[in-house]
Amino acid sequence: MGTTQKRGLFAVLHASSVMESRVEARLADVGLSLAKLAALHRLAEAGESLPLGQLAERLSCVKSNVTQLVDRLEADGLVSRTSDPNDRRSRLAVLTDAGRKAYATGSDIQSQAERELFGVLTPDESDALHQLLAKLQA
Amino acid sequence: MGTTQKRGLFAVLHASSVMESRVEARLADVGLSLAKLAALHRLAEAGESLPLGQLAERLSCVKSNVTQLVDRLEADGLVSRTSDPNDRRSRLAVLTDAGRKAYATGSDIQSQAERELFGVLTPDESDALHQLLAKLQA
DNA sequence: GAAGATTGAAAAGTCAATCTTA
DNA sequence: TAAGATTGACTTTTCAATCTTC
Repeated sequence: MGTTQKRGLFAVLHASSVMESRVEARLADVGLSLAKLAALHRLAEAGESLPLGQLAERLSCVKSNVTQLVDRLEADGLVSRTSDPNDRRSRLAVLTDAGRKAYATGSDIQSQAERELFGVLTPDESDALHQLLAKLQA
Repeated sequence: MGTTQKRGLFAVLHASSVMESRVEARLADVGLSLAKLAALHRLAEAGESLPLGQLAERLSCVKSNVTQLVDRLEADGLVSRTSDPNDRRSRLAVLTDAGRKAYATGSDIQSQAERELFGVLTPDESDALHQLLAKLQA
């Protein structure tokens, strides 16, 4: 009985935070975070560039969040901002070469971490978990 | 198939964030957050006061975090800082009357939200969920 | 005026460095 | 020197207000 026994809401919140921390720690080794990796993922998926508003929508977050996230990615040299020829109000976030490389690396790290984390579950257990989580958000 | 289907890590992270947002929204109606409520909970549990370092340990977070959290709670009038008679290096966070009231209110809101969230699961499903989450953190 | 982006302020968290007391 | 707390810098997120362009 050495481990902390959590119930209800905190069981979910705590488990989630533990798993997130593990992945973040591995990503930090290459200067990435889940937030940065998600942005790189959306850009790669969209064919290397997106208007910031579109990026915000696909990341399910607010526009001001993306402004600052892209600031940090730009400082890291993984993304650059260019103007949209079609609409002068709009700014495009575009992947750099370093950004493409970082995305490949980060993506591998994430998959690897995910396999390690979920490897302890049988396929049936994994299915059951997803079913239960889906039910909780109904 | 209208809902976004998530797998692996993101299923857990997303479910957790959805549940957290729901509780945070209810707590915000009375000027609380989960972080603030957790601190009030630890203080009430400990008999109304704790050194900041102890509070940090019981909240599983870093001391500088508690310094700032107590700053905000103090600004809200829910906690006040007093000096520790035993050790002049130490500062005690102590619940105010308003703090005790806020804890009671917040605690009710949290229990209520938790019942709503987990009410969709049968006792067996709830047990299964906890078992699976425990396994993921092994 | 509405849409796109940015800025400023705040909450929540981390780390590294610092200051006071033991 | 160690321990307790704070401060400053940074990440991530949100909201409200602003600025430019449509």
